[in-house]
Amino acid sequence: MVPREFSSLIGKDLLGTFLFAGGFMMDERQTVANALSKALPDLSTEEILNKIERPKDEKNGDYAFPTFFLAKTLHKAPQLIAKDLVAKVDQEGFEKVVVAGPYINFYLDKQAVAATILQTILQDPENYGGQNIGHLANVAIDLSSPNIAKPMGMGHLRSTVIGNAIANILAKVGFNPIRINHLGDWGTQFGKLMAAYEMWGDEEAVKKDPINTLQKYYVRINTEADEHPEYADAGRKWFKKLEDGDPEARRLWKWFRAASLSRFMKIYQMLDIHFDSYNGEAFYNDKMPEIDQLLADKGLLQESRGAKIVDLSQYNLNPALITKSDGSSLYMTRDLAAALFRKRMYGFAQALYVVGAEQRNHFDQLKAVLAEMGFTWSKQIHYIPFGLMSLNGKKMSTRKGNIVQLEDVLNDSIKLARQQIAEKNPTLANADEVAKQVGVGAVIFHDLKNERTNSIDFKLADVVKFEGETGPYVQYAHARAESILRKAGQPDLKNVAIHLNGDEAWGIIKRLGQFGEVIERAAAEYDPSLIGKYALSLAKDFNQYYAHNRILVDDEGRESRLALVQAVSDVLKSALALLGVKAPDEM
RNA sequence: GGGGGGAUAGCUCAACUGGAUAGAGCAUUGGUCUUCUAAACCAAAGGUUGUGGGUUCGAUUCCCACUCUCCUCACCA
Repeated sequence: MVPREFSSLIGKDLLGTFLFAGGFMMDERQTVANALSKALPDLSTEEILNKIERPKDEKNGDYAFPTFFLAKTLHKAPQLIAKDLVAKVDQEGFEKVVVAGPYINFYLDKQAVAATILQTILQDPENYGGQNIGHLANVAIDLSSPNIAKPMGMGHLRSTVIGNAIANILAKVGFNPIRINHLGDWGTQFGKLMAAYEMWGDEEAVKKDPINTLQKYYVRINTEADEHPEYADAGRKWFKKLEDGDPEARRLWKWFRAASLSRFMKIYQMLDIHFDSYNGEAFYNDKMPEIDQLLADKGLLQESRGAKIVDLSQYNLNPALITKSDGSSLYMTRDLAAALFRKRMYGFAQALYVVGAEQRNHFDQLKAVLAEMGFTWSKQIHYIPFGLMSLNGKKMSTRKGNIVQLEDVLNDSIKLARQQIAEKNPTLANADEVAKQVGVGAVIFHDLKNERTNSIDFKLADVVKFEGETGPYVQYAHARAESILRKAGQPDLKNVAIHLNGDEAWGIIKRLGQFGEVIERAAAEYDPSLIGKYALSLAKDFNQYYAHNRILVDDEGRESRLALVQAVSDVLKSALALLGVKAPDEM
């Protein structure tokens, strides 16, 4: 069966591949459905499955079946239906099945479920929660995409870490992600920068500190352009020269690009994020004439106010501007060329664009134009917007200098992590490396824990917080687990018989069992925050268990508890890895 | 004005896609380290889910209207 929500969220092309392929809790849900279907012969298993829910409150069991919807057809009160029904339900394999008002509550066999889940994790921790529904199909992901000659701000962090996490998640369910850094190394803004350099440029200063110096020029020409309209013209002229292959323009372009990129690489190194392609906008410069030709052949191009446009009124969209009145290209033109190139190059099953929500209109247009061109694969393109990052309630803007540099935030966070280690764990061996993992992890996690489309007002104190619902909280739970395993001598737990008594561990067991479902949903909805929330919940479950149970005591439950600890450690590490966050063994 | 998001505890956010008493973190108040890392745990307090209608056995969730707010509406990306 394909859950309803998935069908609306993924392209129809993939619908067939997104099937539930297992995971223990899904099997348990199926078991519940089977038990019910004997008592409800008139309903299909699928109908029953859709009604089964997980109670919020643990005291109501592990699964529940509400009977309200049967009241009409059976002409009976729900409470009565539940009472009659439970007598007919096959209770084999459950701890108990009981009536609670209009609900039938199912309690799983804790011993058996715990043994299955823990053993599965310990046998193959790397692959736990993963599956192969992607069949290694390529997924092109457009992410990060900073602009050359501008510092990378917190806004770009979002695209970078969200895109990277989605890539990781898709890989986990069997797709082959291709990370493409579509550098902003082209366009009129670039012409403006060259015009500014021509007027005020100091070669030595640029060489010394390329990004900040170039940014100064860029800000200056933009602020002064109001009084000097000729600056904007100069910028357009320089861009035209660049597009026409003027040697000086090319020289400047190469120089600015290389200098900026080397600076960006420093940040990507800190984040430990790697790309399969750095083909930016410039790369598509020689691929645009084909787009122009294809559009002309289809009779889609129209003249309007001296520019060439594609009319999209039948899509209820504004016209897409393809060529400016001075003959130079636009963002749209390049994105069309890029889409076609990526389809040919990678034969993608999906192409994702992790770009801010303010560009929704652009991507609607892009898909519409591709559809008009007759490319049926335009349906495989998924725009993945994320909420705006503002500063003091206002939109961040390089031109207005209203920006927070990512590098500064990362460094602040690492510094703070280093201080905390000095206080709390002064004998830690590789303190600098761990500080980096914790500091960077906090920043990444902060950006990923909430729903993608929420807008965020930047507050440093929130980003570098290490307590409560944060990356370091999850890392800490993992480090505690590892610490116990270290003290126990890293025992081999692959084949231990599991005997966990008491209900203390049951919450953890259930959570561990849900990992696969959560990954699957995160993949279908392109939503890393589901993984973040899951990691927090599991870390919290474990911290509670840790506070109330001694693990390293010599009794018959010791090995089982250690197996539990090992499984928690493995899954926490795995969940963090999906988000691009490191899990140090000590901190 | 057109199009698209959003509004839930003082703050930042959840809520299994229509179910049982709307939950966490931060902040506040109090408690827990001679025992596996206190970046932790336990407890108290905190709510007319923006407003008004509607559908339903049942609505934070779906529909309509309104208020407020953010983004966006051709030669930027």
